[in-house]
Amino acid sequence: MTVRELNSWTEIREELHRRINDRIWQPGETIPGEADLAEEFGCARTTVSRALRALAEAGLVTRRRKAGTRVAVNPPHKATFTIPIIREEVEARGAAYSHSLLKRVEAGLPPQLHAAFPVGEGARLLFTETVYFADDRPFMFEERYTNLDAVPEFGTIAFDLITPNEWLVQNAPYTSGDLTCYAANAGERLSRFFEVAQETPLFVMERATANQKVPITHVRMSYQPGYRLRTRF
Amino acid sequence: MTVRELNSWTEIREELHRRINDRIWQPGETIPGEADLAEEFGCARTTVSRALRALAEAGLVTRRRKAGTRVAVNPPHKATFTIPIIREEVEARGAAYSHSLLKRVEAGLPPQLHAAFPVGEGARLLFTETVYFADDRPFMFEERYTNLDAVPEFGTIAFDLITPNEWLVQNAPYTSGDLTCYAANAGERLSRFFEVAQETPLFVMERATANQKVPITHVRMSYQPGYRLRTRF
DNA sequence: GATGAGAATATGCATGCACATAAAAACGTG
DNA sequence: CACGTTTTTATGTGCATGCATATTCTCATC
Repeated sequence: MTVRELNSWTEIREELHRRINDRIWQPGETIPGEADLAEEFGCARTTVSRALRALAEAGLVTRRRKAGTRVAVNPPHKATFTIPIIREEVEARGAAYSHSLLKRVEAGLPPQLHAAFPVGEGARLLFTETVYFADDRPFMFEERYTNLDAVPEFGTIAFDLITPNEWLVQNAPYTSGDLTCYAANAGERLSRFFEVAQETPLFVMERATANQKVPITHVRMSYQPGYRLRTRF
Repeated sequence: MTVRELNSWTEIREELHRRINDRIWQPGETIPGEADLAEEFGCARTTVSRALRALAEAGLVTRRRKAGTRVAVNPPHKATFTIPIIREEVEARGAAYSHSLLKRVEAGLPPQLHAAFPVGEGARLLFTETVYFADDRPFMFEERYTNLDAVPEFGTIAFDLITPNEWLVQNAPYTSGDLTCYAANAGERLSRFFEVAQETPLFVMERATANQKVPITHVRMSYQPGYRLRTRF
């Protein structure tokens, strides 16, 4: 067998990927060490390492010092969703995008959000309610609590041209967050917005962000009936 | 100012991350070149490169040859969900896991799935219906079409000890897939399973997998009322 | 002034080497 | 045999260097 020399790390990654996929190396099995593979492929150990690291990041193999590299027992059960940017999403559907601020008031945090959005007792919060339209039909309904102690300037913005979300994205960096998806009935309020029955199921996303443990904002986004969040992997 | 020498790529990554976060480098702005940063930090260019690559993978910066590295205009609107493994999820809640195969029949593909699961006209498909229990209460309801032309052996399995999902995970590698989440009402059938009203909103995930363009399986998973899919980032 | 060839340059990739680190394996001691 | 300690070893990381490649920039030419 002619061993074509594989010297680019992507080629090596592909070859290793193939071997895993074709069950040449069984799940759970330890694969040859970096040095062995480097010798086989006729390249430097660093290059093999690069390929293995990529596979490890993709979740196809697990690596441990001394123990070696082994094929992951179950393929990567991960999926990366691109959190949709409403404006882009609406325009991608060929619809005209617009938004409207319905409410803007300093308010306390509802008790049920304390766990997801741990602001202190005396925190100043701005509550905003925004509807996003696609061709004048409601597309998404957003209820947001924003920590004015963390982003004071947020309280001074008009939100007629820019949305609360866009302002925060551009002005309030965050280091960590939390995203939850679930299904809920439209209920009394949203059923009127979307002009559907109260029992209509809606796809809801809740997102909390924080900058170095300082809570920034918590938002609940209720999407129009029939909305689907989709990703390829 | 004492410039502490940062010589581990993680430290450099953190420092760069901080500068981006603190708006020392504005979004859209080009940051100093690798060589300059290497000199500043007193390390090799490779090490800076490693840190920058990590940031680029995280979506915080975008890099182009010659053009240089610049701070991403909008922070990474990505979230990685770990696709739950039912057994683990149930056991993590301290409940007893079990499952039951309800149905197993060769069947044609419903027309509405043709787009999501492009098997040819004469493909042999096995339809399976499985309920997963947490402490004897239904936790998830699974309807699955599996391409027997791609995984013939699948047709010979009993699925009393192992679930269709687990068997496929262990025996049918895939290279690409598609995941969709949405909300749906329980409807007539599922309302009886979950012992709730037909109008109860359920969280539903649909997943299609393929191995090198060969469709493997399509599955619809309807979760128990109140289920939430959650991720940190 | 427009245009295209070529130079300049920043990032990307590969290599060889040295050392750090974690974890398994071997060993020694009670 | 049970235990803690040392050795071994595979991966992890850092560095210096050279070349590859994609763009941008410059400049000569028309």
